[in-house]
Amino acid sequence: MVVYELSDDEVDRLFRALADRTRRDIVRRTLLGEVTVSQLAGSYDMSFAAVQKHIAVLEGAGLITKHPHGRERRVRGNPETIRLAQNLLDQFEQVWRARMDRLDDLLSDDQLSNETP
Amino acid sequence: MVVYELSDDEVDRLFRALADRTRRDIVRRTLLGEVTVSQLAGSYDMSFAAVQKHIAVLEGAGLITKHPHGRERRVRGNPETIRLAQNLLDQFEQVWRARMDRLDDLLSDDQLSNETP
DNA sequence: TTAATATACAACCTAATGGTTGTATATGAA
DNA sequence: TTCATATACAACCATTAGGTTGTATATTAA
Repeated sequence: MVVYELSDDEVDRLFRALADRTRRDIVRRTLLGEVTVSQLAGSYDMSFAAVQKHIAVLEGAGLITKHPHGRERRVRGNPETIRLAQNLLDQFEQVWRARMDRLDDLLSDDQLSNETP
Repeated sequence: MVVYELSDDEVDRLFRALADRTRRDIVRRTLLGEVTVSQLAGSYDMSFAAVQKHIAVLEGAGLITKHPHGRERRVRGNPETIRLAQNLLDQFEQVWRARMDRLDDLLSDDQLSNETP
């Protein structure tokens, strides 16, 4: 499976998009099923335009897509991009795990040198 | 294993902290092994104070900790918090997967109603 | 055709972010 | 003790983010 290499800018946008509770909620709702912009706007205690901006940020990060249906736009969550974010975090974990492995190796070496003086 | 419930503010801070390439690099380096504030500051093309601020943001998000050693502060990455972020993304994935499961169930029901007319 | 609805988008405001420089303080080395 | 190093932190500045209101444009319903 080929996984896209995200640029620093894209990664910035991805995590930035997730760093807002309203946007995280929109992602959850749109992963659960398609909703229109109006339905989303009606769910939050802020103006229609404010919700529109959040939707634009999420779209820019690739976390959602909009699909025209007559005069309305249906918003759909994109699980692929969530996966990309998970991969990024996995890479951090691997860095740490690699370090732990090196420490384990050092310990084994010590044991060896004790066993063969 | 008990996993801490993060507040919305904490989640905001966590993803916000990850939404900057310099900070992500600091996290990587400090997961690889302890480094001092000076060492970090020397690695980026910006002022000491700017790097200090990035370190403060990461500390506020729980992604790193500082440990005094004489006059220097050693910075250490915190894999626990990476794990918390992973859990959050997993929750998004589960929302989507739950939806897929429901769709599968619907399909099965259709098949059944075809089989028993 | 006219009215209502769904969306888009510009202009504006305030607060937060990411950077700067300058100054203060603690610790270690000579 | 004196000097150099490591860190902290305040004050400032430009840009971005998150909100607002107001206006324009499609599309559907009457």
